[in-house]
Amino acid sequence: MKSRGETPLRADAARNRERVLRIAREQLAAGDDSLQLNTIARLAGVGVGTVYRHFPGRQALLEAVSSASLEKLAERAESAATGAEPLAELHELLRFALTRALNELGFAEVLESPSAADARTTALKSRFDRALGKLLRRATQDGHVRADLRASDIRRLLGGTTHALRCGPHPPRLVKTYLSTLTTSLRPT
Amino acid sequence: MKSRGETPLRADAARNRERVLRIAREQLAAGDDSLQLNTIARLAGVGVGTVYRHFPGRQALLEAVSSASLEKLAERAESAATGAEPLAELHELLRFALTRALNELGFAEVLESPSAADARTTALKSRFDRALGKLLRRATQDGHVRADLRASDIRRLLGGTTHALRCGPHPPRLVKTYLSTLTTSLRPT
Amino acid sequence: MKSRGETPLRADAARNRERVLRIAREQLAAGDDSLQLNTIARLAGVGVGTVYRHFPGRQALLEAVSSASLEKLAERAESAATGAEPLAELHELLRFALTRALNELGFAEVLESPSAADARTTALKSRFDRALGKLLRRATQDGHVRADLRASDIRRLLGGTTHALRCGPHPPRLVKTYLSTLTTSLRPT
Amino acid sequence: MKSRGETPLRADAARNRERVLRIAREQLAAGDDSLQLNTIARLAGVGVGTVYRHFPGRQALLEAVSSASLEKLAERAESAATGAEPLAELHELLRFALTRALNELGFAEVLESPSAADARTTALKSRFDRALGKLLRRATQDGHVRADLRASDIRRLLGGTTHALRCGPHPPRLVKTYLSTLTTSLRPT
DNA sequence: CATGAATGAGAATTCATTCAT
DNA sequence: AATGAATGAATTCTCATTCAT
Repeated sequence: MKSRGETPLRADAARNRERVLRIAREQLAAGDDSLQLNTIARLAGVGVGTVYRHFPGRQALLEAVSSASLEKLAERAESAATGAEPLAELHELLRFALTRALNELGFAEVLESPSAADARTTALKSRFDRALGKLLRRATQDGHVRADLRASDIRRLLGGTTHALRCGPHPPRLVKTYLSTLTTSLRPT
Repeated sequence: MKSRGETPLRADAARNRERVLRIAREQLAAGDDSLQLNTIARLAGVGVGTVYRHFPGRQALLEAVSSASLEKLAERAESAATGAEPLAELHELLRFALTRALNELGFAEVLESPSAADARTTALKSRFDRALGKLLRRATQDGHVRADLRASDIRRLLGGTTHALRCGPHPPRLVKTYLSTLTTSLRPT
Repeated sequence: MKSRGETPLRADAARNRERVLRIAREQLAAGDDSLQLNTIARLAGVGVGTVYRHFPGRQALLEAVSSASLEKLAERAESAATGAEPLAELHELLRFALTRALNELGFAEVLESPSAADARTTALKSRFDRALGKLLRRATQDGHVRADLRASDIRRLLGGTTHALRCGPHPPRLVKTYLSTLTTSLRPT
Repeated sequence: MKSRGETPLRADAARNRERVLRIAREQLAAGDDSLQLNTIARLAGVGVGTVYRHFPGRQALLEAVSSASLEKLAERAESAATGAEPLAELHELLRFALTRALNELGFAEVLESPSAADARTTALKSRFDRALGKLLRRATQDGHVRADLRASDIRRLLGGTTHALRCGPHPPRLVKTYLSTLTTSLRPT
């Protein structure tokens, strides 16, 4: 039994894993965030057991589906953290995150959750939080952002805005408006 | 068939209705927002059918439970709409609504929803929206609030803030902070 | 809601209950003691939910199926307890119990179990134990039975004998032999 | 294909076999007699396939785990068969067997079963049966034991006693008592 | 020989809603 | 009006066994 961080999957296992992920993404794209493992297994043409082997539950699958976006977001945050204009960077980061959260059902859930099923998710969120925290501090020192908000608060407030948009019609104009309220909401009082 | 505006209930029917509502409130207070009609019927000591007669589904029951708070909120909004200082009135109204939404599971759901199962709920929300709309206009004219927000947006943003608070720990300090971001978020850009 | 010990069932409910019990008995008679509620529901032509309403689990169903025999056994024990010849009564009681346990799959399980799912089962076992205890004391005083055995031990030893017979072929002759060893086993040393 | 009586195992195969057996024993010692081959494989750090290669099923594994005890028991029986006092030897043999059966989950199952998955088990049981049969005959001739019991019956009755003890609490005193009933049960009527 | 991914039937249980009583 | 029995699809998860690598 070889021990290493990332176990390389056997070719067929990797193929199945991808199939499941693809179907899961399709389900989410179709507006169904229940992610029933049985249904997904059937649609993916694999046994239920296979799905359970790769993803021990809905949450794990959700995190796997969102991991690419989460990583992308973390990268964005890291690059933003060192940008010349903290406030502008922060706004752009929020815009990016909100867009993703709106277009990828389930992403907000992962982002706002205080816990995670998979250690990799926790790690990615930490990366994001660290970078965002740095960005926040810089923006705060510039007097642009209130000082009592932590990275986790931003994640939660993002989730809140996503929720507000999702619970009714959300034409582009409204998305823009709510995003604007979100950025405004961070100003010092 | 008698003609009536508000259906007068037979004494025993009214008693049953109240029992069901009381139990539903208890369940919500206990942190269970699933509002399973079977369970509620059992706890209330009535048949499921009786619950269904009074409330044709979870949503209807939820709205009935929240109606008192919703009415209270509408009244507050109406009184706020004519207050001397629109902005202060608005803030106080938001504080009140958020507090209720946090303490009464299900209230935010009713408040933010674009639809309703019961006509009375729709009516109450309209009352609220009309009053809040008036207040918003006044605050906007004072230059305190951005002009592109309608009453329904405020309800949705309130729901968003509630969601953000509920998805993690929310000690009083955080509630205060998030409320503050909510009020700030309405400022013109 | 009327309160009483034995709720009388609605006619159709009673019919369903009986159907389920009949099928359960058939399954047991066919040598299947798994008593899968799904299967039983299907065979009985009722919904699974109906089975669960009447019997909240395998154990409850098993006890319901065995209750008639258990009651009969308790009655026998009560009558035996006052018989003229304690030892003969005891032997006959054991013979009766063993016969039942062999012919009714599941009965031994209920009889030997230290716990019960249904209060009625507990009550019946208590009745049996009291009567058997009395009989044991009388037989002990006559010097026919060792003094360190309680009624629950007899139930367990009966279960043991049943087990020994069931785990291999058990033609009538062997049943008789093992029953004989059981009665012999109670003698003082 | 090499011809062989006892298959000599390759060193690593032997090591794997031992690992699996060790884990299986641990599981049983921990009170889990389900012996799920997947679980055992994982705990042993080998693939399921490896477990299946060595032991084609739960029963085979169980027998392998119990084989040492079974052999020990056969030896005891053989030595007992030639002892000076058949009855005393028999009692001691029963005491030994019962103790093992109680302390080693699964041993009673192997002992009482009329069939076996592995030929070695069958052989060991035959050895035991032959020796015990001899002992029984001697004890019978002495008038201490009833004549209608065969070795297989003793195995079954032992299993019964084990079952009776296992289905409830079994403090040492009770073990002693039930063992006493077992030995008593063999007396001629 | 060893591996462990895959299988997929199957088991247990729940719950929203209907409708006969 | 009230009752609560019945429904049964739906959901979650397990595990013995096979077989491709």
